[in-house]
Amino acid sequence: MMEKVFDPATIEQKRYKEWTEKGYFKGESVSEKPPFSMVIPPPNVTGSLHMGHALNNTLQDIVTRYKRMAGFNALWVPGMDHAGIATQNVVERELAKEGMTRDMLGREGFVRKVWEWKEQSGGTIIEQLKRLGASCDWSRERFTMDAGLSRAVREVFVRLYEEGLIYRGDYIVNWCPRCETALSDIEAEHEETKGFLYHIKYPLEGGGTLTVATTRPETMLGDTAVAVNPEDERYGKYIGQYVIVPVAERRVPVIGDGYVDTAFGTGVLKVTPAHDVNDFEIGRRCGLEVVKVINEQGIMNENAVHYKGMDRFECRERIVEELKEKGFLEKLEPYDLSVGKCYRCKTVVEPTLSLQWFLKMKPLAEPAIEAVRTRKVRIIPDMWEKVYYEWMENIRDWCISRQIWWGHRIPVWYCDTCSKMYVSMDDLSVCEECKGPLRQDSDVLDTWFSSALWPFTTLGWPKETDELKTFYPTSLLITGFDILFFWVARMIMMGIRFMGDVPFRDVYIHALVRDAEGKKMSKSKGNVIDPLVIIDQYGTDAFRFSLTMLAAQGRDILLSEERIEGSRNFVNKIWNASKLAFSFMEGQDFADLAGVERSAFLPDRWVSSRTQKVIHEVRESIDTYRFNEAAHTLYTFVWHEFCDWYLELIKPNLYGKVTRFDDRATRIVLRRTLLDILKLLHPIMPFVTEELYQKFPGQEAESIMIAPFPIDDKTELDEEAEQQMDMIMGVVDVVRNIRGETGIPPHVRAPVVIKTSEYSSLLEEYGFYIKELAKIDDLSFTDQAAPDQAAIGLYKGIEVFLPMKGVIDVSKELGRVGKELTKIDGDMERIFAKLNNKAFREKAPEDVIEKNETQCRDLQEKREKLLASRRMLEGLSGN
RNA sequence: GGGUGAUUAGCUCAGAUGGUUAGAGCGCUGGUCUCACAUACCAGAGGUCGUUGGUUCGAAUCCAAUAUCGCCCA
Repeated sequence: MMEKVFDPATIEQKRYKEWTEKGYFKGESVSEKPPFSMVIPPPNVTGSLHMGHALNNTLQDIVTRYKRMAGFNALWVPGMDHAGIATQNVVERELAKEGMTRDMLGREGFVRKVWEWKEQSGGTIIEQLKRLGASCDWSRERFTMDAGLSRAVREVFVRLYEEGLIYRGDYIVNWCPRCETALSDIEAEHEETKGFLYHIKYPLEGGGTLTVATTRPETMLGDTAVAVNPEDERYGKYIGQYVIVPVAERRVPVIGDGYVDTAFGTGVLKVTPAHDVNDFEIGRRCGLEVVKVINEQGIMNENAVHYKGMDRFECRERIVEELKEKGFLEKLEPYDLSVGKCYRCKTVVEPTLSLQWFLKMKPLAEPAIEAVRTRKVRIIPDMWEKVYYEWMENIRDWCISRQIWWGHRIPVWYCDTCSKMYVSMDDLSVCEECKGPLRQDSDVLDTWFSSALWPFTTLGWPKETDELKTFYPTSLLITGFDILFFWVARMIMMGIRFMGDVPFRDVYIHALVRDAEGKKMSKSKGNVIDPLVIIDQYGTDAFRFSLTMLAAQGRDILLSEERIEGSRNFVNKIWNASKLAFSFMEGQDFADLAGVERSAFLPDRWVSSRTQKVIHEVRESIDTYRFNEAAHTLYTFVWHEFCDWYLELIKPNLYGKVTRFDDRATRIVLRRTLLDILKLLHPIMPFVTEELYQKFPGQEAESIMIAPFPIDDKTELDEEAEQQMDMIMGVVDVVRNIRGETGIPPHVRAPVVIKTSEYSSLLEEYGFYIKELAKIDDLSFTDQAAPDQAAIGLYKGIEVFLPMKGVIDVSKELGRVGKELTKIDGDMERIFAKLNNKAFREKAPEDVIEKNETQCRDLQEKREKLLASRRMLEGLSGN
């Protein structure tokens, strides 16, 4: 006996375990079936499942399950990212609890510690993905630090170096003083911050002053020039003169450079080549000296005169005080400035001159732009293509070295004896030239460097594997837009470079799950809703369904708990509808029913026809990544057509109250329809559908996961049945409306008289069902005038009368009719305006005109009948 | 500053290529414990589709401006 309420907790883990054990998630490296493949956006090894992951992986799982059922050799490759900085930070924090630092352990010891941590605490997210129902091929789980992937990373580095695309050099990079490493440009998140524009007077050597404007006065200690625009009439004459930088007391030249914006600040720019990227460029052009004043920890260094040892922000305040005291501060004005912050720890980054490894991007970006332009890669929704182009066309070289210990060590060795440098696939220890000892570069690669290779390294590259042959390029990538540049763009570049083909055909970019204020959910903001809590509370299926319903293209998702409750109710509805259906199928041997003729029962024909349309819509919606549409179509069909109408309509037959129709044919339709529904729903809500499928009398596959996804059968389309059902439902609705609005209690059965020329035989044939659904005790037909003293309802020319004697309050009915008339008057006014418009008649397409004319006639007819009814009612009420 | 998105019922949101009487869920109102489901059933109320122009026979839908909010990039 099935429970009254579906209980997800009792079945989810069990079903998932079965699926895994049966190997349903596995992709075949060689197969006759057409391939479908996807790689997971690898979550951080330190991560735990948040709403973004939940959405992202739900969508991926929907597609994977759908494709698998639709006959594809489906592969979804899972794995994790080693997340260099984030992981190192986590482990360092752990160490700190024991009063340890990584330096105390040394590099090797620390890295060992990280691996230990990974084995023990890392990857909880994998278990959480399983709770979500993700049908990843776990036998192919990868980690970016795996031996194979590490080897691939090295190969890529060496080849790019040999091709001249990787170089080492001194440039300004974003430096995080807390993580003590360089970051790439996109790892510095810019944020509007309130600050000041300080106007500082720099004395000219020959007398007078030049006033510069800056937001960062502490960097003046590293000024090695003052620049003006040569075109600037105010200052051009000073070029070639010298100023004395206050506090630093440094004599620096006034130079001319076209970069200087005459409209910004005072039009005079202080130049600090060591701590600003533009100043660095100016410095290069003009051969300026470079003086660093801030060290790796964000502390003022020995060049900072008496500020040495002071924090950079404190220094800013103190130096302003000193300038004020000494009369160098002309003024300060409030100013909104954009401050870069480390995307891992939110510390304000310091642009700093530093020796780093870079990857030249232009040559990689060009073919990647082309691939999108020629639609070798489709980005969906296409609005993201613009964002992609924008970034790719202005791409700058990528700083790929990080000064941390956890990651892929850069495969470069230096000889300190003869200063020869080796870039090698294999570990080296001795210099070929001088036999001196070699020292490996201490930096590691940006984590995203290995992520960029993910679509082919996970399939075995650089080995030529069957997996690569079968599954590369992958079919689809589903990800959030926040990593479009970090990851998607770079994968396209690397895929083309190393595989000679794009890494995926389609990229579906989904929205971010945000909190009520539209803010990104993050731990630091404390606005996260834990998906696991939701799963425990409402079940995975309800959670997944909610996310799917909300996953409209190009819109952020604000998740509310009420919504999830609604989905839980839907899951329960399916459970109970199945429970009823199963009771109707019990004891039937469907194999014996093979020869039964197609059902003549109208609701059977109708539901079959509707099912085909739903199948078609669902397939199309998933194919075009309109997940919310698929969910919505199913929700409406299952609840409001299958449950509300179909199941109610077949009850009389299957309970034996009506024997005119072959109930075996109805049972066949019921069975097939419910089977289709469960299969259509399975990609979105895998657990309840599997549970029901297993209980299904005479199921055809051993799991719904590997059952064939429904294909719409055009021969089942039956427009006539749909139209006739529409009449029956319309009549029932009309009666219910009169009952509801005039306050006839549900238990009171009322008599109804119907007047219709066209549909009398249909409505008579199905009179029993109409009576059941509308709670009518006596249904009769007339072709005469309207019965006296009756409430009237109209549906597409069918007149429905409900005699009022004793049951209906005249004033209530009068109110109801009045309301209808008001509505009709409004509608008619609009339609009249259209039809009386000459231009409309001349220019609108024929079918539109016809439609309006029919509508107009219908409304007019309806109006007359209602008016007659009103006159009758008014007579009754004695007015 | 450049780019981009959003603005539709009290709330959260749907509304491909312009032609409906603008939909759903939740909430609300009224009525039902009816033999699958009260996590349910039946009925109902509620919107000048941000504003202003324009294109068109016809605009929530296309164009332009504007306001507010958000995101990305500098």
